[in-house]
Formats: sequence, structure tokens, C-alpha cells
Amino acid sequence: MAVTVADVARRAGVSTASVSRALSGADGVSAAVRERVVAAAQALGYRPNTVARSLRTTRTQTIGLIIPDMVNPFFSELAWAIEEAAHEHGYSVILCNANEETDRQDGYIELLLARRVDGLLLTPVLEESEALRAVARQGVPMVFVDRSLASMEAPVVRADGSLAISQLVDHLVDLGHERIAVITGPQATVTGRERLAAFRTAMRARSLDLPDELVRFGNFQADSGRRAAVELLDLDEPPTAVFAIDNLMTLGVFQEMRRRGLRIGSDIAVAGFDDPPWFQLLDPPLTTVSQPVTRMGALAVDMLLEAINAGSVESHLLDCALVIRESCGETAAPRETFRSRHMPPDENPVNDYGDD
Amino acid sequence: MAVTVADVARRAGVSTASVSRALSGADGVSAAVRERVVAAAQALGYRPNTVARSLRTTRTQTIGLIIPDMVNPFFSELAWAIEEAAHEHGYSVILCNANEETDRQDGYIELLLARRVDGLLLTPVLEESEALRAVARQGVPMVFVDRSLASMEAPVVRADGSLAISQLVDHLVDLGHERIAVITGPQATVTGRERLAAFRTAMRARSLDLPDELVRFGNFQADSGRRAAVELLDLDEPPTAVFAIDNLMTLGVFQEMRRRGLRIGSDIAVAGFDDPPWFQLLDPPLTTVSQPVTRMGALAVDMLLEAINAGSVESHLLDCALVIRESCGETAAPRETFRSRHMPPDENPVNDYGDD
DNA sequence: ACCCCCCTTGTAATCGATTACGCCCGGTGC
DNA sequence: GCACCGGGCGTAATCGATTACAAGGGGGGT
Repeated sequence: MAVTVADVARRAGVSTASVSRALSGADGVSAAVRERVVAAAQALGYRPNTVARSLRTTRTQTIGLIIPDMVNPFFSELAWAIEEAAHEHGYSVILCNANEETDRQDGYIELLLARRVDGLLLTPVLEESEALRAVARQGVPMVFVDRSLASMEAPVVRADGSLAISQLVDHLVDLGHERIAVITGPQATVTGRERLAAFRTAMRARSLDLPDELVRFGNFQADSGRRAAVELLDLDEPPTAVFAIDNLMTLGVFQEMRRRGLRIGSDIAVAGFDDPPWFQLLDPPLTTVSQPVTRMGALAVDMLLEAINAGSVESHLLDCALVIRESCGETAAPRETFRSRHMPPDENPVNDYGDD
Repeated sequence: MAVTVADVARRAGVSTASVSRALSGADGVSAAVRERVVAAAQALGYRPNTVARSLRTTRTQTIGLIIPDMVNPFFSELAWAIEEAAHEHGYSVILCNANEETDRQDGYIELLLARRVDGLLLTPVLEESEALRAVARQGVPMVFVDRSLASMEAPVVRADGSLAISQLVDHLVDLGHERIAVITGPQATVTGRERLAAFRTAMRARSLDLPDELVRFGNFQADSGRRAAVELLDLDEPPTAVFAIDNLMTLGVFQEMRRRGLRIGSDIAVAGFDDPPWFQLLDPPLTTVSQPVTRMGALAVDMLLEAINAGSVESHLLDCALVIRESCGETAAPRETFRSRHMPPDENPVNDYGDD
């Protein structure tokens, strides 16, 4: 059916070895032969069978990408960045959506290993996973993205929100808030843990109280954010500001407040995490902590390729940036303070990641 | 290095043929042998090499997906739906982002064919493409999604917005609008052409004028929508309503109006296309034409598998639904009309696609 | 008791590339 | 003029599975 090296060899009047050499650009072929081979390949419409090549070379030029939720703008942007970077290096990406379920994740890992991907990029779902240990044991190159696992030694690239979160708390306090609630993610995820911890220490640094009732746990989905907002707003003494640690949960919070007719920015403050394009179009535009997604994706690929080619790699922690807009009452005649004078609400900090 | 059938065969004391048969669940193996083989495979941690299998069977259980823009929520949702459906059928998907560039698309096609994908799912970029003809000529199963090409015979699955657009125009007219502008996509795309055409006929049906100055062309990106909005609002006689035919351009329109301090819904009406979750969170919530994305993705996979296994497939046209919210002035004491009485603004029509 | 059939199993070819190895030939150094 | 060296090329092994074909063996029918 399809044209093979043998066909090309026959037409060019040479051996399959020469065809392979000529086409792969290896040396050890005369210019004359190379020319004849290229012409024959062209004439026959030869298209190398990478399946056969992979079998022989044990390289598939493919990486497996497992993310928890493609529809989450953060992850779809991440997937985009990763595909882009991989493509630039001649790698293809097999996309897998673990749906935050360990079983699915493990099934995909198994699948990808059977497909002999050259490496694995993933945002792990939960703490323990037999499939993951198998990967590590077999020495398959792997890099974690956005989340790491305490129990595993794999290199990670992710963004540390601690600094930006501390700035956010300062910002809120400067705007007069003291009763600030947080909606965090599952404590089995580093992001969920770390962002909560960062928030806690920032509050403590400002000598503010953070009672348990103001700490809520979601699952990174919009609806869990909405439910958390319901609980918070139904409190005897509701918070004056709510901080949600991912974009979907922020969406849910926004939705619930809107439903109750609360004016965000004046009646109550909302701060979010991540920065999809539409965050600035909400009313009011959202103040948020933004992650350097593009750089993270590119770095993930670089690290994985290094793991594939060189061996060991070290982890990378990137910084997040606080993007101040209007959802925390910045426009509502804020108290005159040092910080608010130096960060006027209408001066949106430029995202300096070089992304987008 | 890795465990192979030969290793399993040796340990189980049988031939490689028996191993293959036992593990693939084929009949013609005794229960005893099957048991021994499974045990041996288990003990050795055998993981089949699908590369070798694919070489032999000429099936890769892989489909190639080429979309123009992963970051567009419409396409990322589509990609999600497709991956989901493919996975259910035991197929993996290689994700490619053509970035609306023909060269990139063609490069990806070439790549995917070299990888011997079992089929191709794509949203084609432009009218003509040599790589695409090559696919067709070679008989590689292919299904177009969301866009079709007049010059090619491949089956398509997409959503026809005509009916919903006509309803939208009715809706706008009932709210008192007559000077309605449209921001459409490249006329090289079916969607761009069809939606404009549908809008034109709907306007004509209502005997409304649609001068050229009210027809603008974007490229499906937010910024092109913003620029079109600038031009429209700078007109001597600006429109009272603007309809943008995809979600990103709608975003741009929204942005520009917000920038000018226009109150959407009262000063000017905006209607969009697609329905990402945050459309209902904008202020005001957007009235929009929504596509059955999930069903489209599932259908695309079904069609492709049928093309792979059976042969020919026929195209499918799905219907869009008008989702009425508040961005067209629905809450602003609309004129009492038949339609507005029967479609009160606070009664959001349920999305009956069964998605999400 | 004999034969035939079918079920089970093994041997080896096969998919399409890459590549180790060896041959041949021309050129160079002595 | 002879031996050696090395570049160019072909032959055939190889990657790891699937599968066509053949062969062996047990059971049932007559």
C-alpha cells in the first residue's frame, strides 16, 4: 500500500541502507546517491513510517501530557504552551485529561508507557499512586507541572504564589479589610496546601485572626467555589473579603455574590487566582494573582527534554504576580495609606512575563 | 531492558505465539496456558509495546486532532469532548494547534500521516491546501469539525447557527433595535460565511437595512473584535446593537464598550456566540447563541471511527440554541411584545444538549 | 480398533525502518 | 609497485509484537 524504503531503494537503484542514510542526512553517502534517493522519494511520495522507526530506535518523539482538567483555562493555556514548546523541539504531545481522578490518571500513565512515550509531563492528582511509582522505578523521564508530590523525587516546575499572596493580604488590609476568608483547594495538592499556608502566614504577619470558619475547602471546580461562598455569606458574621485560589472557584464565588445582589468591590471584596483574559472584563475587573503560564509550559518541556537526553534535572519555582484591578474596592475611595498611594487602582501592573 | 513477549513466554514455558494469544484474549488457548501466561506477565511486569504492535497491525489506535486555537474556550472544550470520546473508544489523541496558519496545519498533517494515525479530525484553516488533498487522495479517514471546505468532500460535523441567529434578530427587533451591526469571521471559513449569511437573511426577513458599514470582519481573535467595535462606535451613526459571531471577538467588543463607559444593555446591546461559563457572569450576563460542543465532539469521534472501520460516513449538522440573558436590554423595561412576554428575561432557557 | 477432525501449540515470516558489519575500490605513502 | 587505509555501499540482523501455517494429540464416530 504505502511507499516504503524498499520502493525508494528500487527506484533509485540503491540499497535500503543507502536510502535511510541519504534521507536521514547521515554522512557516508555520496552526493550522487543522495540526490537520486531524494528524487526517488519525492517522485514516489515517500513518507517515512515513524512507527517502524520508533520500534528500531526506541524513540517515539512523543511526550505524554496528563492534566486534571482541560476545560480549566489555566490548564488549557498550559497545554497550549506545552504543545507549542514540544512542537518546536520536534516532539508531539498526546493529551490526556485525568479529570482529577487517580484511576484515570493511572490508566493514562499505563497507556502512555505502553506507547513508549519518551517522557511524561503531568500534574499529579493525589498523593499516592502505584502507577506513578512504577514510572519512577522504570526510570521513565518525568516532570511534574504545577503540583508536586512530597512522596516522590521527580523534578517539578510550578509557580509559588507565596510572595504575591502576601502582597495581596497587604493590599486588602490597606483597603481596610480584616475579616478575610479563603477558599482553598484539596489539601492533598501542593497548590492547595501552599496557598493556604501562604495566606495563613501573611495574615499572622499582619496580626489578623483567621478562624476556621473563614477557611473553606473546594475542589478547584466552579461549583465548589459557589458552595463555599454560600457558607461564608451565611455566617453570622460574614467576611468582608474573599480570596479564592483558582480561577474556576473564583468564578463560583462571583456567581453566588451576583446572585445575592451583592456589589463586589463595595459590599464585599473578591480576589482570585490565575488570570484568564475575561477576568478583567468582569464587573468589576478582578484583582488576582497571576501565574506565568507560558513560561511554565516552556520550562516544563525544556526540563523534560533535558531529563530525556542528559539525565537529572533540577526543579524550578517561578514567581506569581499580583494584578490589582477593582474587585477589592480599590475604586471606592480607599483609605489613604502608603500602599494605596503607591499603587493607584487605575494603574494595572503590566504582566511582565513576556507571555501572551 | 524492557520485558518482552519472549521473556514472558520463557517464564511461562510456552511460545511467544501463545503469549500473544493469551494476552490479547483471542480464543485458541487453553485455560491452563492462559493462566500461566497471565501470571508470568504479571510477575515480570510485562507491558506490551504498542509501537511494535502498531507496526504489525497497521493500527495505531491514535487519532490526530488539529484545531486552530486551543486557547479559545470553544476549541478547548471541543478538544476536551473529543479526547473524552476517543478515550472511551480506546483511542489516544495527538493534539495539534494550527494557530490559524495553513503552513502549520499542513506541517501537522504531514507529521500525523508519518505517525500513521488511524484518522484525522480537523478544523481546516483555509480553502486550499495541498496537504489536505494528499490526505484525501491517500484515503486516510478524515472528518472535519466546525468548518468544512467547499472544495473537499470530507464529511463534516458542525453546528448551524442559522435558526438561532434568526431568532436572535427577532429578539433584537422586538427589543426595539433596527440598526444592528455584525462582526463576522474570515469569509474563507464556513462559519464566517454562514453566520453572516444567516444574519443577512434574517435582517431582510424583517425588512431591515444592513449597510456595509455595519458589517465588519474579524479573525476570531479578541483583538479583532475590539477593533471592529472601535470602528462601529466611531461611525457617524453607530449601531444600537452589535452581534459578534464567536466568543473571543465578543470579548473584544465587550472590552471596548466597557472602556468607553457604555452601559451594555441600556446604552447599547451586545449579543455573542458560543457560551463559555463566564458569559453569564459578565455584567450584564450575555445573550448568546450557544453551540452543542460536547455533542459535536462525541459525534466527530463516532463519525471518524465509522470512517475508519466501515468506510463512508455522512455529515451532520447540529442546531444552535439562543440563550437569552440581559446584554441586549432585556431588563430595561422592554416593549411589551408577544415574544418578550413569552421569553421573560429572567427565565434563562435551559441548555438542553445534555452537555456539561 | 481405526480414522478423522478439531483444538491447542509452536515455528517462523512479517511489518518498515535503522544500523552493525564487511566488502570493494581507489588513493596514498613508502 | 605494493600494502594499507578509509570512504561508500550492500547484506542482513534487529526492534517486539501478530499471525499464517503446520504439526501434534486427544476424543468421538463408525
